[in-house]
Amino acid sequence: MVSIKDVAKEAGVSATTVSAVVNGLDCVKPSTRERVLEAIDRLGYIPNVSARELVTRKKQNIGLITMTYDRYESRRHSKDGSEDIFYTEYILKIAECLENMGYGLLLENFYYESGSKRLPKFIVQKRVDGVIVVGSLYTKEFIKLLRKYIPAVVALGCPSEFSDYVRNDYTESVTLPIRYLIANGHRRIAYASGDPLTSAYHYKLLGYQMALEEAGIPYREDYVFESKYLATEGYCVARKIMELPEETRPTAVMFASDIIAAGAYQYFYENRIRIPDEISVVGYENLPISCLLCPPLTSVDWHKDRMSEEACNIMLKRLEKSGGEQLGIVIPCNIVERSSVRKIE
Amino acid sequence: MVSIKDVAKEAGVSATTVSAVVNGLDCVKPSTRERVLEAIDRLGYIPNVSARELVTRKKQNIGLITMTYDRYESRRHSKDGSEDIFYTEYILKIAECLENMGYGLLLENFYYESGSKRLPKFIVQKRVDGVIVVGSLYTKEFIKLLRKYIPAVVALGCPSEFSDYVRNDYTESVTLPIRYLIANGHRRIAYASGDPLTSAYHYKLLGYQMALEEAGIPYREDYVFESKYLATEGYCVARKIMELPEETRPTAVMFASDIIAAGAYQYFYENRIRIPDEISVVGYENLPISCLLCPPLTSVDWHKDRMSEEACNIMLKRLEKSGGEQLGIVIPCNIVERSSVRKIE
DNA sequence: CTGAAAGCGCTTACAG
DNA sequence: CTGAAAGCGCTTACAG
Repeated sequence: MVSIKDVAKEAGVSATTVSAVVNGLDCVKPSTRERVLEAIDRLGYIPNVSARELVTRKKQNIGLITMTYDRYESRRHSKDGSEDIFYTEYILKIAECLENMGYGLLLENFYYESGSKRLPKFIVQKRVDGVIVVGSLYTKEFIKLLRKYIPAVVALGCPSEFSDYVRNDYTESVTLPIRYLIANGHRRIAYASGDPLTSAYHYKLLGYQMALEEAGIPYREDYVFESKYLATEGYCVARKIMELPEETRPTAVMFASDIIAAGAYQYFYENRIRIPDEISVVGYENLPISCLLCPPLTSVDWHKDRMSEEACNIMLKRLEKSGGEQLGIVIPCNIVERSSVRKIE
Repeated sequence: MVSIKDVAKEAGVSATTVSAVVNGLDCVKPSTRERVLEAIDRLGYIPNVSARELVTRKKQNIGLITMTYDRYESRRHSKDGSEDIFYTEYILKIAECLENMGYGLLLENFYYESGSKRLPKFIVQKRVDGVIVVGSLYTKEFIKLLRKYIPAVVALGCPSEFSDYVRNDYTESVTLPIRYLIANGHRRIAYASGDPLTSAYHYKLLGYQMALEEAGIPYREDYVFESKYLATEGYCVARKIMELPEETRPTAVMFASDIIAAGAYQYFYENRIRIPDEISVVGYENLPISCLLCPPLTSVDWHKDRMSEEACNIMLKRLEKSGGEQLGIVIPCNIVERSSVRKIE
């Protein structure tokens, strides 16, 4: 193992000087800098990160916390395709951005029990300089708890009073597709609302209501269906909708996630109900599956790629300057039109 | 920041003793151990990992390398749902296992250029004790290169001469579903082979050929379709198959990945060709999407969960004992029957 | 522009 | 069973 001292000796300078050139300080005379660089190259010197971390107290690592519904049930959910699919779009992009910024990514799946003081291991052990929390399952108290231990936390995908955040406008993200359906002539529009335990639930429901109100369409409770973020629940919602009497049956449904919509597709398929001829459907999140469904599903795109990037940017800013005002950014959504909505004349 | 010295003082012992109890050495008298534990608790002492790493040279972190086709095109592919979906099933499971074993997970997406000496950053910087390489895009030379820098590498999902590995039997994984189709009365069976650049390609093709041979069905080259692991390519394969004259047209197709099959579903849907009535299809990998397709896709399950676990187990063993013989395990595949295959009487 | 020295917080022989 | 001491490989005032 070649150390800074070996390089110093080889270059005929002190460790202090080697350290200065390694860290790019500009107080080094070009000629000696050159000598040091050559010595580094000759010896194949690579700084020991642990030693550096020990003195600087920076880790050059960011933690990513993916939250899960339930510590033991997480796998069950993923079998249904929901969590895995949901997180993966963030994970790889964040890894990529962080790497470009010179940071590593530590991953931890975490189950938060309300009131518990338990924390992700990499935080307790101070292995990370900051942490990104992704998803919408976390609570205010959890974020608060986190911030007691680590100042740099950014919430990704959800509003967060107590930390920096990157999110979209949940309300608008539902108003948009409902308006779109209305513009396509639909007036009886059902809404599969997602999981009420999720912090986005109310914002999204509000978006549904607002869009209807704008258009002078009365809100009907029997058009709103609660459902977890599972395909199987979408299947049930579809059945309930089709069981409504034909004259009041919705002509379109908006699902609070593509994964729920996928379950509805199953029901429609089994019962030979053609989309969009007999019923129009709009999804949400623009998951990778949305373009694989038949017919391809029109969906609301969150721009998770961009959200991931912005989360990394904000993290970087926060790392440079802790304290100061809350940083946050709202990424606008938009509709990706595919083939699941019919225009009613 | 409370250090080991503070604890030592508080407990009236030396740092050596504190270190011993923290590390669970059994050379400490129970009564002093008790005193130390109390002091730790009172002070809220948490060992500094950097300091420990500096002296032990262990990081308690494992690196996960996800390989990508092309450094700049990775995102393009993921838009088609392939890479993201493929890796995510491993990632979260590995994170979970590693955590239970007391290790953290560092993630890096990596593009290997043949002949290049570039390595993932966390390896160069020695931030990890070992590394798991996932996917089937890596090459022998890459693994060899890796092992020069780090002894503990396990290849996950692919045969690997130069490292420990966890994989399935590629050949059998295709023989199995082809036999299944034959048992269901099919004799004209097409095969969408996946990407020839992939190291699994030949093994899988062999499996196809073997199953046919067993059944005395002649191998026909025009029933084999090369395709990248992309939905769009599956779409084309489906078209080509349906363009064959009806009397020699395959009654079933096996796709080398569910993602390719999903593209074929699109074509069949658009052309109102019912699965499995007019054509039977079998997928591969049992991706989360397979049960969301209409009709649900019969697929070959790799047991990625179990593979992930075994990869972590092997890593642990290797960390305990470097050198010695190669460790490897082959996980058997099985078919998950859903509704995409018709029985021909 | 450069270097000697102290110190970050641990672990590890070694002596007792 | 316990402790004093050295050392892991850096960075950081500070002095010159």
